[in-house]
Amino acid sequence: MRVSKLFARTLREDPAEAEVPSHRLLLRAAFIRKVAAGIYTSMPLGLRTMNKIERVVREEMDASGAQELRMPIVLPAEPWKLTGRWQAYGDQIFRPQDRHGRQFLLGPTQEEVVAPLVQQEFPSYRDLPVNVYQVEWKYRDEFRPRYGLLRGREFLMKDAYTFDRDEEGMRESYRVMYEAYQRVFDRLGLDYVIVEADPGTIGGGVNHEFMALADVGEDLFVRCENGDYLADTEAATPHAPEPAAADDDPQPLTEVETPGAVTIDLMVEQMGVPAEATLKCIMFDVEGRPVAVLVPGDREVAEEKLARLHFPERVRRFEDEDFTRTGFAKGFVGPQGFGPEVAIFADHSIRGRAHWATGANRPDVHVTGATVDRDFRVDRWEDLVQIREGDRCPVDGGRLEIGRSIVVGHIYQLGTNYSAPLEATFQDEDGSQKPYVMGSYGIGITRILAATVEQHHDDAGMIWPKLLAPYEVAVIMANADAPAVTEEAERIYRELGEMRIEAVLDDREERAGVKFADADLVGYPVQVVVGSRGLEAGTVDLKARATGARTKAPLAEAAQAIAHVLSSTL
RNA sequence: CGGGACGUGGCGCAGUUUGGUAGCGCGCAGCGUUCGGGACGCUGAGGUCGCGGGUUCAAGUCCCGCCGUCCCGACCA
Repeated sequence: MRVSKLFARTLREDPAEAEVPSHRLLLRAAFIRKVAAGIYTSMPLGLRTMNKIERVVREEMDASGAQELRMPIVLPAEPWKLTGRWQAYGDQIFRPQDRHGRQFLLGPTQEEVVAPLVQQEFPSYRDLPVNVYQVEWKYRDEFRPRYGLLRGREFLMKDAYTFDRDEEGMRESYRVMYEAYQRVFDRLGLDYVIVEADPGTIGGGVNHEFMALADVGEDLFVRCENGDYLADTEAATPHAPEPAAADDDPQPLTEVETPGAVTIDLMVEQMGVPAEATLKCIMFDVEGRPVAVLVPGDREVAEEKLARLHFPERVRRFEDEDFTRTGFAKGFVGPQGFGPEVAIFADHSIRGRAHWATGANRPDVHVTGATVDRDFRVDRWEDLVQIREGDRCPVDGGRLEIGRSIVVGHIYQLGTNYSAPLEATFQDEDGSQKPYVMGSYGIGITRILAATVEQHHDDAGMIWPKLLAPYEVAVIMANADAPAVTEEAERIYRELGEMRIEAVLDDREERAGVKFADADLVGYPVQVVVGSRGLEAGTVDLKARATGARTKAPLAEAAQAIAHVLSSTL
């Protein structure tokens, strides 16, 4: 490709809308252009790189036995109502209507399409297992699209689905995909970790996230200092403390006047107890039923964990009108005397202390000495706190540290969560109809594009690994007006083409500095400078973008030297 | 959706406080000089100042409404 013809105008200045490096550089280098918030055009350079990411993903999917197909994007609503996601996704899905007013949605993933499809084609246990995938635009009307390609409303995703006869088969399919994912991310050159994760609105059990490490990452994960535990902060479970015995130091339940003490901080101030000795009792509404969650006062409730326990029912925190309607004393709620209409969930850490300071269920009054079983009951003990830096590792008690990352892959063991409500069943050996045992596997292609830039850039621009670079080599005419320069640069460019090395020829009537700056910005792995200065000495100059290493090569053997430098770069 | 900010040639911005002929840099076009790390001179094209209403002799500037974009929070590949 001749740069003079390339449909790409680089920007000299940073676009005002871009904050993070990947967004800024992808815009400046003309890889993408914005159409609307979170929606982008893939420009020729960006599309080439995206295609290369897809190629790696397809190769590993095909090698693991998955078969590519393509499902529609515009989907009828009915199956989504059966699985509960029509409601569960809420405002997150785009919901177009056809001319008759029928409800459709733009696919955020496609379990609801693929399960009935497999049932139609592969109705027998003899047909299983089967693994199908596609690479397709996905649509989620994010509350806040952000950071360019890192969180768009339209994004390219590889989604795969496995169908097995039983749990054991699903676990095997899952293992195969897990390993395929490792190969994909290894080949793409990403620095990543694999963590246990929260399943979110897809629902299901065991699942893992593949997280590319990045300072701008929106996803937090925890890692044990001893290296034996990794988890998404949304799913991480801290080590539970040893239960404390109330008998050792009996305390009566005592009421204390605490006017206006509606927060933990004010309780601490007025009652003289440390925050970790206060019991936070947070009220939630689960489709009309009240649920109380107990955590120590110095901890926060992990609402996503609570939501997961109730999926697909919707969980929301009490609002003012809920308090008014139900009569609970906002700011002074305690679990004592709750009737059976309130489900009481407690975090495991509540066992670590015998007596608690908490609300008395009357305005301006708290209690001390509240004791589990004696003064209040707990219906379910669960992991319900948000993890934080310094918590103990559930495996060996080591210190947990928090890191930032971008989720680029997520795999799920869905079981029958989708096939059962969709009545997607196969006939088993004994003649009975059973729901498929499913797995679901996503890779964010556009997000990988951005995550790779986050991990591979410097002040001058992007630094592409050669596997993903839009072109591997930039041949730069340093003085475009010298006929000898033009002639030699054209020759080298032609020879590279014959050697099947992807190159651009910067034949623009620009000063050399502009071409160097653009080559650095776009991030071609190897730059070749052909100029009159070198021609006098019979050489061209090579520069490896990643290391900055410069070498000279004899003019006659330039193409071979380029191939050599290229082969030694990542 | 809640909180904050911003919408002025393709891009980055000033002008809005105090209403009075729409400006600057980059980019773009032409000519000339220059030419191995984002050159310089001259000339020029390009703007319904986000949209709609209102106030006023007069609105980019003041008032009301709407739309869009970005940033901070709750969701996700």
